[in-house]
This record gives sequence, structure tokens and C-alpha cells, in this order.
Amino acid sequence: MAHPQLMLSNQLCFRFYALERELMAAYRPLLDELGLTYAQYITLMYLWEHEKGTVGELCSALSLDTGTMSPLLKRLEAANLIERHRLATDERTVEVSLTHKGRELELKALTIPSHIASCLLSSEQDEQSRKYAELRRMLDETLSQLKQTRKERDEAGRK
Amino acid sequence: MAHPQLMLSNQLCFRFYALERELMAAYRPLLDELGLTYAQYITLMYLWEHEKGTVGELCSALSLDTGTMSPLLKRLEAANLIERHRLATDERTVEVSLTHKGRELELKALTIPSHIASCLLSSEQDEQSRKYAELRRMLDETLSQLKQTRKERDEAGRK
DNA sequence: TTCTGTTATATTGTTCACAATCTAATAGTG
DNA sequence: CACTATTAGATTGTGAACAATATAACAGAA
Repeated sequence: MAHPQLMLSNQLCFRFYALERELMAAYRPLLDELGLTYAQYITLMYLWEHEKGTVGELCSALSLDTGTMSPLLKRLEAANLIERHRLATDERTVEVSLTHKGRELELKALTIPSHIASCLLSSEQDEQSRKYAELRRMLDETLSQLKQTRKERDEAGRK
Repeated sequence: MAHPQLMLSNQLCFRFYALERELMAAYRPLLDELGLTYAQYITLMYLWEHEKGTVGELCSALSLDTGTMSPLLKRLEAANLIERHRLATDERTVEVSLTHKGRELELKALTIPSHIASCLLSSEQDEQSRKYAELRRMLDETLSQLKQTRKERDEAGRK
């Protein structure tokens, strides 16, 4: 028999992993309409809030490294949503800013959070509990809620 | 000014996203020693528990699609950790089973969960609260705890 | 100023992750 | 039995994600 600490069902971490992908799956159809991926979406979110920022600031704010950010920005630039310019004061630094089109996209994104919230909110909730047991329950609940919502919307969209 | 529902700091989902990657970063050095990725690790975890399974069962248990699983299994097979055989009773179905080497690897993996747990457990914890506020606090706490642990171990490993 | 080290970003190579498509095998229907 | 639909996996193509490396610009010390 398997060692209990190595059983999938006992893995808190697997719950995070599965939940994260399920969440991305919830975003995908919404972001598809804007032609964005989630990583691109949060990159723009930073820029909508701060108007502009260096590559390093973006990497740090989103906890991504340059190997992820550089090509991502290249694609956003190719989509004409951002511009990149090296600073005159320090030619190593690249400053990223929104184009008009990139700024406009914020308006189309405004409804996304409430759509996602509707996938995350379950209809019932109850008592409190011990820290990790509660967190684990929350994650399970959230994950199954997400899956349920996706299934429903999938079936609704099919007919 | 930015719309509040589109600010990164207000995004529950961004917390999941950041936390998941931070968690993977915690696993990476441990799994590197076994020559595994996280996806490969949980695939083996399924097999350690069930001894064998079809590609479809693995996809379903791990919530991954065949486009991810097929090449992943091919790499595990190349590493001589698993074998793949089509079933005689249904030639469409591929059954995956552990090799001796794959079975042995479980012993080396036994200590991983407690290592990860030590990254996840913070030294203090307090009161309860409303559902999402509490979950959000938990995620923040877990994320910063993970980051702190990684920083410490990074610095410790550097000297 | 020149040399050295550091910093900011970009590139390369591997693996995930998933949509879309493909192939082969099975099941179901007339 | 023949035809069609379904199912199980594999493949292709795109975009993350990250380690490792490369490149160029800046900073500090001799």
C-alpha cells in the first residue's frame, strides 16, 4: 500500500495546483474575447494601474522572471497594446507603456472580475474550524464549485 | 485612476496564481534531486498508490489532458521509470505501470512532503474571520511564508 | 581612464498546459 | 454485416514558466 504522505488525496499542494489550473480555465473564455492570456491580462492590469513601468518592475510585481516577461511583452507589443522604450537616463532599462488601444482594453476587461466571482462563490457556507483543515476545505469547495460552474456553462453553451 | 476591481492587489485569483508558482519553486530543488518535475512527481504518486492505470485514468485523476500527459509519459518511459502497453482487450487503451526503478523512487520521495510542510507552516496563527477575508489572509500568509523560507534557504545555500 | 563587477534585459532550451486535430479501434444501428 | 458515431491516445502549434547563459550599459576602484 502507498505511503499516506505520498497519496494524492492527502496533498495540500496538489489542491493548489489543481485549483490554479481550474481558475485559469475559468478565465480563458473571458480573456479569449479580449485576445489575452492570463499572464498578459495581469501585465496589463499592472499598467492600467500604474500607467507605465520598467520590465524589472513588472517582473517583480508579478513574480515572473525576464525569461517569461520578455517574450510576453514582445507579443503584447506585436498586438499593439504596449510600447517599449529604453530610458535615456539608463540605456539598460526598458520602460513599458500602454498604447491607446491598450488603455481602451481596460473598459472591455471591467466585467471580468464579477464573472470570475460568480464562478468562485458557492451558494452555501458554514462554520469555522482549525486553520489548515479549514483552508483545505475551502480549497476543495472552491475547486469543486469551479468545476461545477464550468460543467454547467459548458453544457449550456453546447445547446 | 485604475478601477478597483482591476487592481492586482484586489485579485484573489492573482494570489492563487502567485502562490501556486511559489509552491512549485519550493518543490523544484527537492524534485531536482530525483530528476523529476512536479507533474511527473504527481503522475508517479498516482502510480505508487494504484500500481498502474490507463492514460485516461491518469488524465482524469490529475486533471490534465492527453496533450500534456502523452509527452510527459513518454519522458518518464525514456527515464525508465514507467512502461506503456496497449491492452489486449481494447487496443485503444494504454496501460501505464511502474518499472522497478520507478517503484524504488518512492523511497527517495518519502521525505519530500515534510520538507514542503516545513516551508508552508508559519510560526504563528490567530483568530478566525469571514470566509473570503480569511482565505485571502491565509493565502497571503502562505505566500509570504514560502517566499521567506525560500529566501532564507537561498542565502544559506549560497555561503 | 581602464579594469572589474554588477545590473537590466534578452535569448536559448526544456517542460508544462491546452486547444485543435488526427488516427486507430471499438460500439451501436439499421 | 456495413456504416456511422464515439472513444482512447497521440500529435501539432502557441504560450507560459524558468534555469542558464549572453549582451550591453552602468558603477566603482585602482
